[in-house]
Amino acid sequence: MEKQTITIYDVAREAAVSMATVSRVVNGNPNVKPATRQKVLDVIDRLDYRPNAVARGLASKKTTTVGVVIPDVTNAYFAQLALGIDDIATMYKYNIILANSDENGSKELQVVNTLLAKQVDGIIFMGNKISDDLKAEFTRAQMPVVIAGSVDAKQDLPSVSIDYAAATKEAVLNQLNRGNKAVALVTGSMDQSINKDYRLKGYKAALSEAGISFDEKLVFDTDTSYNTGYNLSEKIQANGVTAAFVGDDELAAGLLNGLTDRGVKVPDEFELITTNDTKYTEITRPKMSSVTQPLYDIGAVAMRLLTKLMNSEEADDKNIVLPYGLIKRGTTR
Amino acid sequence: MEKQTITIYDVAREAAVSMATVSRVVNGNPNVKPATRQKVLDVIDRLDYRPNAVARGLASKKTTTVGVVIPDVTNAYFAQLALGIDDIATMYKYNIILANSDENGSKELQVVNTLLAKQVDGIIFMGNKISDDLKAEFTRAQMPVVIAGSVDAKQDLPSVSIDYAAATKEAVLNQLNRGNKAVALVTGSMDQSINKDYRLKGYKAALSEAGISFDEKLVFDTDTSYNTGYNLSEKIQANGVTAAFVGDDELAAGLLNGLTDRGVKVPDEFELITTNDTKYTEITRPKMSSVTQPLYDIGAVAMRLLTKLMNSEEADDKNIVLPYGLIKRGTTR
DNA sequence: ATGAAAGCGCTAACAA
DNA sequence: TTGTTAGCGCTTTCAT
Repeated sequence: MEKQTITIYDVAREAAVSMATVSRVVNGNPNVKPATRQKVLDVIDRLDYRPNAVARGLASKKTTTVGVVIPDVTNAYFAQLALGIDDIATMYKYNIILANSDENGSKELQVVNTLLAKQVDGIIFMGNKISDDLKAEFTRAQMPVVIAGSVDAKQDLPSVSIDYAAATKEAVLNQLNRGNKAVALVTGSMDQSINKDYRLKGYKAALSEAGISFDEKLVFDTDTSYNTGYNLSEKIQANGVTAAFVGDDELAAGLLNGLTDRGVKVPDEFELITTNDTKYTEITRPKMSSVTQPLYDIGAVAMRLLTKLMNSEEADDKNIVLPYGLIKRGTTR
Repeated sequence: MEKQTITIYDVAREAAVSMATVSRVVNGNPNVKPATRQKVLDVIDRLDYRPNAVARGLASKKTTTVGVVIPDVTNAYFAQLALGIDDIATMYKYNIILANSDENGSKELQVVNTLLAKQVDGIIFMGNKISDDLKAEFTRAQMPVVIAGSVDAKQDLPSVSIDYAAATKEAVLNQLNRGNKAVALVTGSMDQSINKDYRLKGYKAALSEAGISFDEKLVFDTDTSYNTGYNLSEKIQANGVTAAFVGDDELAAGLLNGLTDRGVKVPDEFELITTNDTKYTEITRPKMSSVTQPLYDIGAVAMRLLTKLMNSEEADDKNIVLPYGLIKRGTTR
C-alpha cells in the first residue's frame, strides 16, 4: 500500500477554492470569508489533511525549529535548563533539535553546521568555550544565537546567566569568614571561560578581600564527574584545605561522599559549597549548601530572548543576568 | 545587509556543470568523473556552499531527522536513554527533535502530530501508556516507531526494554527470602502499563512463589518525584512493611532519605531495592541496591532498530529484551 | 558521465 | 475576498 499524502492541492480541489485560500485558512489569515473558511475546514477534517512543515519551511524560509546545543543531557544542570528551553519553545510553537556536544570544540562546530544546514531559525548554545570558528559560522549565517547558563568572555553574543564571579566570591568569602584559611576551588575544566574567567576571578576577589594570598595549589582543574570528585577527596585535604567551593553538583556529591567515606566529618572538619542547586543537593547526606540559580528560568528566559531575536524585535538587554543566592544546608557550619 | 544564500545553482554555474552533477558530488554518487568532482568540490569550497536540508527534504522525502518523545528530560533514567539514542542517531547521520511529553496523553498526541507534520523519518517513543489514538496516528502515517525503555501491553509496536516483570519478581523474591514478610511495591503511576501490567505481575508472582497472599494495601500508586518518596516514609511503615521495591530511583532516594531522616535504620530496619540503576543509586547513603539495566544500550539499540525500520530492512526481532541484573548495595542486608 | 527538466508541497506577491 | 503564478533549493527520472 503506497503512502498517499494529502496535499494542499487536494484540499483546494475538494473545497473548490484555490490553494491560496486553503493556505490562508491553515495559517489563520483573517482575510477569508467565514463561510469559505468553514468549508475548507470541513474538507481538511474530512481528508485528514496535515500541512507539510518541510514544504512550508522551504517556501517561507522559516522552519519553526531551533537548535539546542547541550554539553550533556544527563547532567542535571543542563537538563534543567533544557526543560525551561523546551517549555518556552513549545509555548511559542517552536520545536527543538537537541544536539549533544560533549563540550568538545570540533563536535560543537560539527553540530552547529548541521543545525545551520537544517535551517533552524535560531540556536540556544550551552557551553563555555566558544571558539572563533563557531562565532564565525554564527555570523556568516546571520543566525540568532543565545548562550544559556554559560558565558563567553568577550560578551559579544546574547546570553542569559547569573553573575558567576560574584556568586563565587560570595560563597568563598562565606567560607573564609567562618575561619577556613585554605579554601579550595574545584571547578571543572579551566579551559572553560566560566571557570577560567569568572569563577577564578571571584575566588581571587574573595581571597583578596579576606587578605589571604592566592595559592594556585588550591585550585583544582577537573572534569565534572562524580568519580573525579570522589577520588579527589584525599588529595584535596593536603595543604591544610578545610573547605571547597565546587563548580558542579555531581562533582561536589562525589567529593562529599569521598570525604565522608574516608571518615571526614562534613561540615565539622570540612566545608563544602556547590554551585548549581540541582536535585543532587537535597539527595546527599548531609545536604549540600549551594549557590542557588534559577535554572529553569535561565533556559526559559534564553528561549524567550531568542524568540525576540528571531522576530527581529529589539531586546533591551542582550546579556541578561539573573539573580543568584546562597543557601546554607548541611555542608557548611 | 541581505542574507545571500549560495544555492546549488550558483555552484553549478561557477563550476560550469549542471545542478544534477553538483547534486551527485554532494551526495557521493560515484557516477562522476574524478576531475569533475574535484572541480565542483573546489567551487563548493570557494563559495562556502552548504546544502539546504529543507529543500533536500522536500525533494527526497527524507529529512534525516527523528522525533524523540520523552516524558521528562530531567529524569535521570530517560536522560540516560536519550544519550544512547542521540549517539547512535549521530552515528547514522540523523538529528533528533526532542519533545517533552510530561507523560501526558494529550500532550503526547500533540507532539506526535507536530513530529509528523515536520516529516520526521521515524520516532522513538518513551512512555508507558500508549493510547489507541496515538497508535492510529502512527499507523495512518506509516511512521516507523520504536518504544524505548517502556512497554505497551499489547506488544504491537517494536520496542526495546528489559523484562520488567521478571526483574520485579526477582527483586521482590530477594526481599521476601531475606525474611521480610511484608514488601511494599512503590511504583509510580498505576496508569502506566509498565507498572500495572508488568511490575505488579512480577510482584504478585514473587508473592505467590513465596506463599504469601497479596495485600493491595502494600501497593503504592504514586508519581515518581523525590518529595513523594520522602513523604511516603511514614505511611509505608504501616501494616508491618519492612521492605520496598521502588519503580524509580528519584522516588527511591526520597523514600530512603525520608526513612533515614526519621531515624529508621536502612537496611537493618527497612530494606529497599530500586529499579533504574542511575547515578542516584551511588549518591545516596547508604547506596541503593537496584535492579540494573543497560540504560544507554536501551536507547542505543532502540535507535539502531529504528534505523533498520526506516530503511525497510527486516529486523529479526521487533521486541528486543535486554538483560537485567540485580546489584546489592547498601539498602539490602 | 552529464544534463534537462519536472516536480516535492507550500507561501507570497500580485492581480482581480 | 479570492485566485494565479512564481518561486523556495534540491532530487530524480529520463535522455543523451
